Amino acid sequence: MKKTKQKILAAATELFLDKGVDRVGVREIAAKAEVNLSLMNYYFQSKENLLFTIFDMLVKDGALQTREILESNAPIEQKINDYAIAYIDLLIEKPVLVSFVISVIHRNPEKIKTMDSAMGLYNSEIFCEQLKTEAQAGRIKPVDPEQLFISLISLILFPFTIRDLIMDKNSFSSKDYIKFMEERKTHVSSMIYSFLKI
Amino acid sequence: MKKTKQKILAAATELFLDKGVDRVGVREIAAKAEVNLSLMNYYFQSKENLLFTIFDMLVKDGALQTREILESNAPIEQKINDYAIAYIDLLIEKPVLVSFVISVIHRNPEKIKTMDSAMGLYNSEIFCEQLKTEAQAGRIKPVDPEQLFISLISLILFPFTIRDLIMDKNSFSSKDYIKFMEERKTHVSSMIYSFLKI
DNA sequence: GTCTATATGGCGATAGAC
DNA sequence: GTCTATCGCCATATAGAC
Repeated sequence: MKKTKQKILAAATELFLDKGVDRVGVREIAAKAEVNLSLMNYYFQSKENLLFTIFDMLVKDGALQTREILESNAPIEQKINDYAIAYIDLLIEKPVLVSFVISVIHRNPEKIKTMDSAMGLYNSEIFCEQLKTEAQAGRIKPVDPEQLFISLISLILFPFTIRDLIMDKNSFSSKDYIKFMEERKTHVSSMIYSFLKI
Repeated sequence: MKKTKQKILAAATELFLDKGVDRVGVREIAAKAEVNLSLMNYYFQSKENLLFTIFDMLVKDGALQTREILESNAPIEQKINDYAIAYIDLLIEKPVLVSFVISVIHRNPEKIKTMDSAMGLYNSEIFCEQLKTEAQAGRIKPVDPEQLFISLISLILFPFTIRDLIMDKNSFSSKDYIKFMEERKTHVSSMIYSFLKI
């Protein structure tokens, strides 16, 4: 059945995100998927290959949703605002996604160039062009576009990597944390925008 | 000899940072340290214990250097500037430190509260107090201090977690990357300060 | 403190019957 | 496509001689 493949993917995704790739065994994946161990290899050949399949799925999914915002032809202020909102909303659903992506990249640095899903995450060209154009037209302050793009994603993504730390330090419940990230949407876009304003 | 313990620590630290804790075996550590495998357990009882020893060392070291800047009584503008410079300089030396800390925290979320070295990293109280005082005195814009602190460390730390991505995307050599991070010092502090300025 | 030898179990992957 | 059985290897940790 086709269901088997899906069951393996679903189980492995949850375990990889939760415990980290190297702390999950193939037997554990098969058990959670309620599938015979051999079927894992029948469908995915190896654990490594299963990992990259899942990595691609997760990353393409997320990248698509945010990328088109940055590539639209909305005014820059609007764009930054929309981007922060969409990205933070996406990650409130799956906060561990950021740590997962970072860990896989750090785990296989030599494969990054060939993983176009990973490169698709870092999609600055059009946005950087727009920053230059707007600066030349005198509508925003001239800044290093690459630095600004990195700052934008840093402000959005990093707080998710230290979720546990933030919650413990401030005695946040899950709801408190979500509220904090909701408030972050305007914090991020107004910080970026106050920097660009003339 | 006391040297043995140090050799194990040095070898394990390098391997943990480079390959990730779960992709390094104890035999590999012993081999790199040129030490008999059993001595690892003689000195550190278990791999887990060795990990936490190293984590504590690395984190206390880094936290100390930056913490006192945030807790000095310099004016806020100066403080932010000094903090960005010191923190980025520290991490240019060991860029993988950030990913390492994130991965260990994510690996053992339940132990965070007891690891005061980890909590020492997140040291916002005095800085946040100062932000409130300055805002009341009308010298800076009133902002959510906790959000601002998170933004400050996000701008500094996140770029190190995606070092490989930044280098590949922009075809940076190691020197280019360092230059980029050097330029980042002023980028970060001027972004934060433009946000706080009245 | 340092060594050799080994216990004990988990890992990823595959062969081959059905 | 799905199963059982198993290979071969590596992991962490320890016992006990010196």
